[in-house]
Amino acid sequence: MTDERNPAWAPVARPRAHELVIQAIEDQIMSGALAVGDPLPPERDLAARLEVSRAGVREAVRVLEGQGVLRSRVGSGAEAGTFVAALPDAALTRFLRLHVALANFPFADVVDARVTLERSSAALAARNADAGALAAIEQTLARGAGPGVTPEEFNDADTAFHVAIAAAGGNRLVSSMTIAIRESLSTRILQALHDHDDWSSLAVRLHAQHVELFEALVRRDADAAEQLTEQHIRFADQELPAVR
Amino acid sequence: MTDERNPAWAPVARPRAHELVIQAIEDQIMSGALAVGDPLPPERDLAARLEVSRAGVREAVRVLEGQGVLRSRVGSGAEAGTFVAALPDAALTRFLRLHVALANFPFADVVDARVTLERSSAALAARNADAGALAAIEQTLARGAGPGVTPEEFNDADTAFHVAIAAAGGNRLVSSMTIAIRESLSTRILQALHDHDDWSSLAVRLHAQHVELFEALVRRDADAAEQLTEQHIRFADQELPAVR
DNA sequence: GCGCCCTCGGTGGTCTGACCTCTGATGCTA
DNA sequence: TAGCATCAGAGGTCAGACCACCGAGGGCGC
Repeated sequence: MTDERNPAWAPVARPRAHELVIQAIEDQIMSGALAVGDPLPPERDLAARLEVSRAGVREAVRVLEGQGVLRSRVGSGAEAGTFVAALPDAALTRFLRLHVALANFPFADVVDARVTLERSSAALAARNADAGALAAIEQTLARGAGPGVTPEEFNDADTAFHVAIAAAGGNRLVSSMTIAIRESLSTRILQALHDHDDWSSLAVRLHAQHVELFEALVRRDADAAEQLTEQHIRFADQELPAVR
Repeated sequence: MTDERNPAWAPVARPRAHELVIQAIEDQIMSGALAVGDPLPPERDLAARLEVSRAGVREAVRVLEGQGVLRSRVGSGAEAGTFVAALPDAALTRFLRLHVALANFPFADVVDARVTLERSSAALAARNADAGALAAIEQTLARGAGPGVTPEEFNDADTAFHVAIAAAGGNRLVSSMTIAIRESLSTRILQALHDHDDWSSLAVRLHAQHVELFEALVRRDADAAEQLTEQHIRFADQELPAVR
């Protein structure tokens, strides 16, 4: 029973100081004692209370700041200090961009995930978009058209178009993930556009698909919007193999 | 022209030391100079090269470690040091759990996102699951059945069931997101099970739905699997309002 | 010659204490 | 009363020390 290969005696992980601090902060959030907008104690106080060094506290704050959970401001008074912030979009985008770059997610998986999420976003947008959201989508359409458009402008407008649809759907989690995936691909798509033989005629075709999709949203035709979204993404994927 | 309200003169963000270090490491990853498994220079070297203090380097490493991009090991020799790791699942799960807890994502959005992703996972699993994956799913089924099952056991088995389906689909990104969302809800679901009037009969019904879904997967019936998944999730959501 | 053990060096982990910059609040002064 | 100088407290940064850990390599005994 005391066989040294007994998995019950596997080495126990020694928690590091900053992990204890993270856990302490997480516990406060999970229990509801800390909500968005609430301030944390000053780093020096927190270090003294948790009996770790200030460096340990700072490392923990940095980790949670990187996840978009906290936000620090220098200075004095009510405006200064560290607060619970909950700004997930930028953090989620960076997260996905890094892991896509590390090829940790195969490229086909990313495209399929994008199709899944953007189909859902498109259907939600067709059902829920109000006039303002539709106008915002239409504005991005104009930016990507015209004869003199550069790849940079087109790519920015394309990103903005898909992001606007995701936002119009009204589901914050789906739109955050949609935006994060689209933006994680942005620089690669731009590069692929530059490398494309005849990118300006490709831009015309992609823009036409955008217009078609937008019209489906205006008609409130969720099924068509889903199908057009999938066709559009798969078409672009096929035309820009250099993205991989 | 030098109007002080001119937005061109908005304050420029002064980058902090650890952000420069993060950027430097990210650049290496984006350019392909650093790939999974590669070691970073020792903290002291990196600090000297980037002309920041070791504390700044450590904060940057901690942030990327928290995102699952790096991994540090103490000691000496080839095994020790900081490496590019790419372990996104645990980091993504923590990320979502925190942001769901902060109510940054409305609960209905989380349920809808879960439906979207798990429908996709179920369809993929129906098409792609091999014998081993199906056997793994079936194993989790057995754990959640029986008369003497506790809420904890049922919840663990339920999580494992959904996670196994997501894994069986073969799309790593979709399955990571599916798993992260399901696990971010796990503790709340467990609490709701405890609070339910007649949880054991509810468990029987949920288990029956699991069996039905599993049979659809075995039949390779993707459409049925999608529909059963959505029905199952929405049923559970309705029966466990305390989750909110 | 072989194998064990032990020291050594380099790694991340932690802490201390100092100093900086920033900025709201305070209170003095004109 | 308006304006300005000072202050205090917050995060930002740094230098330096010491610790725990663990592979590598050398030395010793067999």
